[in-house]
Amino acid sequence: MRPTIRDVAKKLNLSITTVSRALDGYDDVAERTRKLVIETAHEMGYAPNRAARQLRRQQTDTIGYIIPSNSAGFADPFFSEFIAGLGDEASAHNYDLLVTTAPPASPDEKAQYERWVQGGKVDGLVVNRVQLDDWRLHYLAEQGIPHVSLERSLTPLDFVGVEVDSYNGFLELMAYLVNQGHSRIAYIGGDPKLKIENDHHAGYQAGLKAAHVAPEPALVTRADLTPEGGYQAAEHLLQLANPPTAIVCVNDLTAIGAMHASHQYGLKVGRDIAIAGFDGIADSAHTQPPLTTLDQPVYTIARQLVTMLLAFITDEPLAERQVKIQPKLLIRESTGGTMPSK
Amino acid sequence: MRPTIRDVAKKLNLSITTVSRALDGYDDVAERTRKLVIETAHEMGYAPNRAARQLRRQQTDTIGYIIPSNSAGFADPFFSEFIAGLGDEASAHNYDLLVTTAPPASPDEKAQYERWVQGGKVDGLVVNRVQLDDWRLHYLAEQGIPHVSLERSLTPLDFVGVEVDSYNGFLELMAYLVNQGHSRIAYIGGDPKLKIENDHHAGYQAGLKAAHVAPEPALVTRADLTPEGGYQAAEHLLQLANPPTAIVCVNDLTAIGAMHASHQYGLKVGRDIAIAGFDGIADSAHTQPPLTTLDQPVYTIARQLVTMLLAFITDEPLAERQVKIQPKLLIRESTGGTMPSK
DNA sequence: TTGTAGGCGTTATCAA
DNA sequence: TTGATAACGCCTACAA
Repeated sequence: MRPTIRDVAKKLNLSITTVSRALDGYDDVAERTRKLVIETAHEMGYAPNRAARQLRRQQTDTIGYIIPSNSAGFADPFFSEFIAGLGDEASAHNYDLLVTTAPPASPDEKAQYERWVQGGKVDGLVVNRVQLDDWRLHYLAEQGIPHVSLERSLTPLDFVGVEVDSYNGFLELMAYLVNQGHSRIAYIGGDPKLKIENDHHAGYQAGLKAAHVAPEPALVTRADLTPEGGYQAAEHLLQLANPPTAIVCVNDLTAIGAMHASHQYGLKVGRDIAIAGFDGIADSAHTQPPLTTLDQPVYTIARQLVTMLLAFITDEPLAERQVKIQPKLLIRESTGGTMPSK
Repeated sequence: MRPTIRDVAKKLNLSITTVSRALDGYDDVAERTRKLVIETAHEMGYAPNRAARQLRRQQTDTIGYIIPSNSAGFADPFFSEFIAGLGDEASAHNYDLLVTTAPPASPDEKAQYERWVQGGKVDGLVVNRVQLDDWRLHYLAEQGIPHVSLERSLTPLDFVGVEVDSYNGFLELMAYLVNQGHSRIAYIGGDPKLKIENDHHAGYQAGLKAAHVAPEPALVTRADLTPEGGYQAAEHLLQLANPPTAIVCVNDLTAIGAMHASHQYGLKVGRDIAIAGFDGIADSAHTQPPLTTLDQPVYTIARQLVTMLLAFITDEPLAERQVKIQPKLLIRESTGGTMPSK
């Protein structure tokens, strides 16, 4: 059995109060006593029981994140980087990170959120892959539980979090492609309910408009944010009577699949066809050819989100309730880019 | 304020005992009463306070996993798949998954483990990226806290978990390469303290031996399991006076970097040089050319681990304390493979 | 500077 | 079938 504060107190012939205060760094404890307490506690391998502390203080020192996983074997490097960022920043503040997975907008997802929120398992939550009208944001606001999100929903809730300006990112990407001489530019998007899909798509459309290119519905298609999805969508595009000369993709994984399909069709990516993605995952620098992409600093964003969430939780003033980040266009060879690929 | 069990009891003019038992499904509660209780509780949005329950029951219904992250912006798809598996299986059993990150064998890692273990924050832990002599396994065994691991350490502790037979996997891979006519086969490994590095390296060596090829120290090099590391290590190999005709890599990310380097050196992967990896990450099917790899079912392994851990925690009999899994050799074009790439 | 005691919300024992 | 009550381990007013 692990020692309790009572055991430590007994051993030192002190009251549990003194032990508790000594360990928590209160200043009304004799320095000599404190030293002794800390040393003994460590010796005995004592650490305060988290459940008891939580119950007493009515807070968990834990934040939660539910991964929106659509499939079983899903594996997007975006998430490992995101989680690493959340975990690092949380533990820097002595907070823990609770994680689970649930398919977006499923009953299971709802049950998970309720379990944590109503059971008081977490002090706050991080949300991403926001949908245009996202029940989670409504629910969390309604429950009055602190939360931050990456991307906002359309509904005018009080939004606290980080936004990536992917609209302007895509605009920039499109301008670059047009400048490279492309006019038949296709788009492989994701689930139309997703906020990012909307932003990316809108940026794509705006890019066409800015270049006075008439949008062509046949060049707009959808996939599921995976390489497989990208592969199939690209296959479809390449089979068109009048195929595109460039494809922009909603994310890097999709682009990787699209590159693969292009190779299968005998096209040399970067010469016969231009392909670009979004995310800036580590792999994108090492694909063949290296992938032009809009890089977003996922790790930094995750840390930023936690910082904001913790300020929220502890009621500290928040410098900015909404942070907007510009993605960075990394031009590489997949669009015939002339800049160094590294 | 969230309602407590007391609020529910008061509303129904019942004792908290009855409410508690009704909700927990005890059979000594009148059916009519139970219905009423469940309904009312749901209506009021009541859910048992987790901290209180944990304190009382002396268990947390939570398992922990500390990601061995070596660098800040690390992002290995292995981990998102692994975490998804852990999370899915855990939540299928109504358990939660606590996650954080810490650099392997760092003081910080130690602090994290202690915080959870001694603070009673988790009922058990999942460990991976095991080192040959891993302090974590010693510590957890010593503390008597349930844990399972992917890969075992050399020290003869009572091991419960999953092992991937990567030794034989590499043996098979080597035989295949030799059969393809290769004799100058290089190896890009990882940290020599890692168990997987040892297994993979041993399999490589054994493969050479089986083919009666004298090992050449210059063809063995190390990296850090990232594409960047693989890139540099491969560069080094390709600059040798007598470069290899094939490179086997400790994992897929390394192989992706090695492919990139080969391209940069004007080599066509799959024709001028063969490259193979290990892991079977989703991307590997979509690299250019698609990557030959030893596929391990990460998601399934993760679920399996949780199943074992929970049996351990609840003291249920464990069918097998040690599960051995064979990786599957996926032959693709990066080794000039003749099998279909999909 | 230190000690006493109450209660956080549950579950579990025992009695009714 | 239901109810009163005692912990679980900790923190914190308040008293000494």
